[in-house]
Amino acid sequence: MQRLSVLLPTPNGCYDYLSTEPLSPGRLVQVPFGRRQPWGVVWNQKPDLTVPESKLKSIILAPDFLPLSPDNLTFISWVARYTVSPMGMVLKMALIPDPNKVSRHPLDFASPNPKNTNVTFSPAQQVAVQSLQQYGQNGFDVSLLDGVTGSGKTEVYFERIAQALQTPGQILVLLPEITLTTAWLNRFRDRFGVAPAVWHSALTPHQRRDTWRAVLSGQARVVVGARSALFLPFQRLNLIVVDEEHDPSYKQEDGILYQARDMAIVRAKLANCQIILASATPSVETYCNVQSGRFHHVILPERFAGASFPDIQIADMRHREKGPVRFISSDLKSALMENLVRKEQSLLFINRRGYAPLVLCRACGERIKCPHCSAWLVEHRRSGFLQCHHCGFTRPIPTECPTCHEKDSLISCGPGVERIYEEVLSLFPNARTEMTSSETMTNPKLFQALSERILANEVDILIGTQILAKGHNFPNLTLVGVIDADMGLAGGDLRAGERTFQLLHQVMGRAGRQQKSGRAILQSYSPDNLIIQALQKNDRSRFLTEEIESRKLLQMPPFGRLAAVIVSSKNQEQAYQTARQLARTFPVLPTITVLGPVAAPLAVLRGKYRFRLLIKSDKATPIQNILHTWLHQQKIPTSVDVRLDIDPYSFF
DNA sequence: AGCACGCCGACT
DNA sequence: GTCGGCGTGCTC
Repeated sequence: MQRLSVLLPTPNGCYDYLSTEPLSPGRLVQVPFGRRQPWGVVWNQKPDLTVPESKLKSIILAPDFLPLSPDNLTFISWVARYTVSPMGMVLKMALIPDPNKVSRHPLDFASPNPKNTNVTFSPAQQVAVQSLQQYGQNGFDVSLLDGVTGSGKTEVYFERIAQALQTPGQILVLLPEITLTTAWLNRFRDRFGVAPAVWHSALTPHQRRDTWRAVLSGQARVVVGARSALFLPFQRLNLIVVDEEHDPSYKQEDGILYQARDMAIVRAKLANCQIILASATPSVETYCNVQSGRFHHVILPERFAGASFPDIQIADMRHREKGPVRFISSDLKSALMENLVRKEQSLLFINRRGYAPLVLCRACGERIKCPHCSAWLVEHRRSGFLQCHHCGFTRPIPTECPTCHEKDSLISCGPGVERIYEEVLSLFPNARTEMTSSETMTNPKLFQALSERILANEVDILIGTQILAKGHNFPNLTLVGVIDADMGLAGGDLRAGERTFQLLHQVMGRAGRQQKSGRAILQSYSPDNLIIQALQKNDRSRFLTEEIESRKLLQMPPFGRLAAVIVSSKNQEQAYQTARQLARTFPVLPTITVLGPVAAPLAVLRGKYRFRLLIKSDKATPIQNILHTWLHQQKIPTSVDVRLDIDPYSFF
């Protein structure tokens, strides 16, 4: 009998167990734990001899799976240390329920065929492929594959995947969840003959288990997944690709808070393999790493077949015409009209679901709020409900003011997709108009069907939210109108400008993927804003230079470091007092500034009161160690939840 | 994290 | 009288 340390998916981490046979670190085991029997992993640390032998129980089961490879274990502890969260909670992301349950109809994971192609590359692509191949020879290496939409980035990294397939090892492609579509998978299948293994939140338990095991056994050669695929038990990683590396959805915002792009780089380093970050609008962080020479820069300068970025015009919304409320300016209206006459397609982009973001009472001034959050309820006229976009609360649209009970006194403020749709219908009753949002596009088939109708020229005007920013190339789409270009700039958080630039650049690119000349109109209330100006001039480097300068000046990431402390409780006083205590006890150090506590911008969320501290430090300070030591000295009431967000993206 | 136990408030 | 809220403590 011997003692083993086993990491369990609990906050406390490792527990000791007895085993009749020696089990190497990484072995999956099922153990008795209280009245449950969780799965855990034999850990690479010494057993804790202070625990008396009499307390120890025996391992129930150690099935004959391959053990998790050492770099998986290192990765788990690395992420735990970086995010200042318990190792067991990180392990939880790497495990699945019932790993040894037998599947009735096991899934097939055929190996992709690297030679299933007759693709020809442009000279620029050729150069890119060669550079990436060269950089990939020496183990760990990071490259930014930088090219506008339509420059053929995907073909280039597909080629690199094909090369990597010729040597042993696995390949991971990370995509933002929204990009992981049938269209992308079809492209992969066309290139490699079979579908890749996929990993995302919508898998069934059966698919999840089979895929997880195929990754562990090494049978799945190429895995395409959303950010959580990073924690799959790869035996030996050979290449990682992070597509749309700038996408803010790589930041996980609940549970363990981590930046999947950054963690992917760490995983590549531990696996000693190449990683390719692809983007048309690289993040400030990545661009800085390129400038400093830490990352290689592989550029695809051209669009295919002479396609060009659209001409961009700003519609100044500060001088709005008199008359009834309109959200479509006369400039945009006439552009839409011209496009209808030319029988070309137009896209109107508004990044807001529903009909109106706010409903207020004309009689008493009441603004209808969510009972659980400090947020307005959004009017969804099609479904007949008011909805909270933060917690999901809904109520039917009232006919009278809920506060003063005045009849017919409620008015809708501001635009959402539904309202723009309504306005387009009234402006162009004969146009064939379609509206899309995450609510109408509930499954990939609907999106596919819409794409086909657009390609068949059965749609004249398309109105939609972010869901339209990515995806298919529509050759007859020649006009993009952005209803509210300033929307994302409000709030003034660190990455507001960056996000707006990336999103709008991508949306406007929808109008430039064809030989016909495209056109985009940005409706803005702040046409002099730097971001709006950079967008209009299609001047990415100006935007990046200015953004990097200002971050450097303010010592913001990546030149300084940020950590947020979020304190929440159903009891407002308790939350506030805890936050005060935390701020008071934070060690005073010359390189660290503690800001707050302040009520979070969304002060109440799901019925919990929230306060925030912001910890700002220079680059060299080992902030995680300090945070860890400090937090573990605190006595926190159990009714209060304290969480750390290292490198926060959201300031809510 | 789960899951028990245990102690007080308002309802079939 | 019990049902059920959440505070406290424990799991090798």
